[in-house]
Amino acid sequence: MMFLDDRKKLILHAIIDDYISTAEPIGSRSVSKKHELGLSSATIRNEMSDLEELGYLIQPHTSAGRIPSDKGYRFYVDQLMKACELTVDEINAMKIEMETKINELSQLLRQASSTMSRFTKYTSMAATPERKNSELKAVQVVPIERGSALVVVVTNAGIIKNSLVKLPETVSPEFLIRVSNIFNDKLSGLTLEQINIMVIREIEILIGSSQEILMPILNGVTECINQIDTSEVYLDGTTNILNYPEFKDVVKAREFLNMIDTKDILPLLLKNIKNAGDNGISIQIGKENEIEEMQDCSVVTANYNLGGLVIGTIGIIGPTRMEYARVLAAMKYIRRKINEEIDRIIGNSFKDFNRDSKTIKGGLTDSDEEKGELI
Amino acid sequence: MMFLDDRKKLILHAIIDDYISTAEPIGSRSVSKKHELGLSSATIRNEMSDLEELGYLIQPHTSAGRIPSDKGYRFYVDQLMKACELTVDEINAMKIEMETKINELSQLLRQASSTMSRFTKYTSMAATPERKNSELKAVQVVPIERGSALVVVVTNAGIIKNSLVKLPETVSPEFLIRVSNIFNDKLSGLTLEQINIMVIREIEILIGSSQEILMPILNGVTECINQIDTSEVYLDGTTNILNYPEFKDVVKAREFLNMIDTKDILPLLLKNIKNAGDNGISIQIGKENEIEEMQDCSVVTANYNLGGLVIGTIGIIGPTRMEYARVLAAMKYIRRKINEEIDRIIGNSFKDFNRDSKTIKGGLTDSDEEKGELI
DNA sequence: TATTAGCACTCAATCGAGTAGAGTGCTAAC
DNA sequence: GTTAGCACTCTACTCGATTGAGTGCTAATA
Repeated sequence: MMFLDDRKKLILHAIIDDYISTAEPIGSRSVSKKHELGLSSATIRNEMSDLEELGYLIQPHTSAGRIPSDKGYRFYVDQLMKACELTVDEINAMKIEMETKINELSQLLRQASSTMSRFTKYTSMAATPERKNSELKAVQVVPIERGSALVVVVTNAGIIKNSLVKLPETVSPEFLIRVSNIFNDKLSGLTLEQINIMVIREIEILIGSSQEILMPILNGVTECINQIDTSEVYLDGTTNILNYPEFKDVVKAREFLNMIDTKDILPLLLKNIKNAGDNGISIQIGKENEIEEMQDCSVVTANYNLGGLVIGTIGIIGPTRMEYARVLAAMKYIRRKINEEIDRIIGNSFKDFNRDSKTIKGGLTDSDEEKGELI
Repeated sequence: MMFLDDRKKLILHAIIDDYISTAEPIGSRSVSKKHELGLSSATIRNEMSDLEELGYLIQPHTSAGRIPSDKGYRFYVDQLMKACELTVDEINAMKIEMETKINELSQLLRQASSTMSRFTKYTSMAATPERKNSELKAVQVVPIERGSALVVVVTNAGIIKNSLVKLPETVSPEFLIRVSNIFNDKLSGLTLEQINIMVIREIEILIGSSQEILMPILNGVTECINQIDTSEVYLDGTTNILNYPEFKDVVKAREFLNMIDTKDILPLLLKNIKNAGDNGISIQIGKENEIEEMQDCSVVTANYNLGGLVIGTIGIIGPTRMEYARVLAAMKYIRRKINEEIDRIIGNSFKDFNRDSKTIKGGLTDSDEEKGELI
């Protein structure tokens, strides 16, 4: 018997809902009482016994109620749960948070992460993906004072980095501007790998072979790119998990926090995300996650892209007993908001700065788009 | 009897040392056993009773040993504890961490904070002070692409910020360079307050009254300065406290972490620091701290200045039962290292980039300086 | 007079038996 | 197929007894 009949679904649904809100094993009696199914506890008991046999429920010990298994949650997420509607107040709160002045991609991700964690009360993370193929959009050398200059690099993904370099004191600001233009001309449009000895030689000739100017600046550029390509990870709401009974034991809490704190694991996690659904959001429940330390948790992530390129990921981590519907609703909203903001910041494909940009965005594969009315 | 005789000091010292390492109330018998004082437990009992009456010790309940009071720790820190010598390995580890390429003040503070927390196993924080009097050292407007430019601001304290602004598409890069120079000339040397309507009018006239160029750039400058003046706070090792028995209760741990997480409290804390000692380091023990939520903790902080201006603070927070000697030793080293790096980064008072710069720094008031041999 | 040995007393922490209660599985009746 | 009833299981909680570390006091000692 592969499929569950309607009654089993109903009962499973009830149990998971209850367990998500109470964190206590659910017994047959409480199901028959709280949800008007017109069934006695004994009947439900039989059904629950079946559900356990089928792997959707687990009994912590013989004389306890039952709790959902990973498989149970998966079924719940895929088939049972009904979409959570955010209230107007909730949406407004998020909207305001998300629209505080943001003018760089990393700020945007950080803000999104923060909003998510505050809203869901779980731990959130955000990361710019580690990619060695950032393309330079602009390179500028800005004189600061005699003997030092600032190298500023902007990529096609809207990330801005700078690096202070020392130069010989003899270099004049005017000369620096010429140098800056040469660098900008020669490097913009290239990726880091494409900056090879040929390009450098070319610049060297144009500048006039003054090594002690060329090298510091080139180092500055390289450092900026390294900063960009080294995936930045933001965390927020790490301590939220202390509010959940699954972490009431300090040892468990410490394990979780330590794991989260070794930030190495997060890019890995975000990279590990399987095929996001058609709405760009992916859910991993318990052992579905390959990372062992995370197998007591669930992870919901969303990717953001610009022109087919994934330029960021945001995710939330919580106990497997997670309010999936709510998290999903929030994630969808935030994802949409982020896309909007990315357009605004980077403004690559100059859509007009209007509310109803969706009429223009026709080509997008975003399945949510049809829903319309974006607040 | 205001002063403690030598024997009382000895006993108090022993008790605090033991308590710092065990976190268990210390009994008379264990003192007489572990430390060869040639005294019976009964004698020690009498002395401990005296020390309690004098306020240096506290008895959690009648049939327990005693633990140090805030006053006890204070006496310990001021008079009893002997300076902790860091091992060569320890110093090397910190040295390597601190010398990873750093080229901006905020990076430096973050790195220092991280090193401190990893070394001491307590929670560390670092902050750039909130000051409305940052002085602009350079302002530059850098063209990025048609329709957008980057405003870069550098302050006298070596902080660099940038802000992306939108400009009319009609503005040419060449014109922007002219504009940039005008801004730089007119604004550098000023503090934010000094940028008044007069200065703006002056710039406006020089540019040629094109409002739609002036305003975005001015907004960009303002935003950069706001970013600078809004004290940035870095935290590190927050979860370290979970390793200490005083936080074995999740509720306590949560309280602490939540308090720490509302970052508003940290600048307040760092501002609250009383007169730092002659070595620039301050210790606040328990209730000595005015902030109520912190009165179960001790806080050790150090300030860094550049030319008399405090440009940063770094601190560590831990239980009152803190390894003061060790923390102090580490803090001294890091403080010295930071001063060194600040010189290197900002290079205002161009000391040569040499190891033995101390011979040049003669004028410094740093009382540690005499110790010499900086690794 | 300062120190120490001895002893009664205190109190948190630990242990264990007993109990309560939530929940199941099974059986028999409907 | 559903339900009522009942015996059984197992955790969590309670509560008294016990343990043991530590104190304070007193009397003996150097």
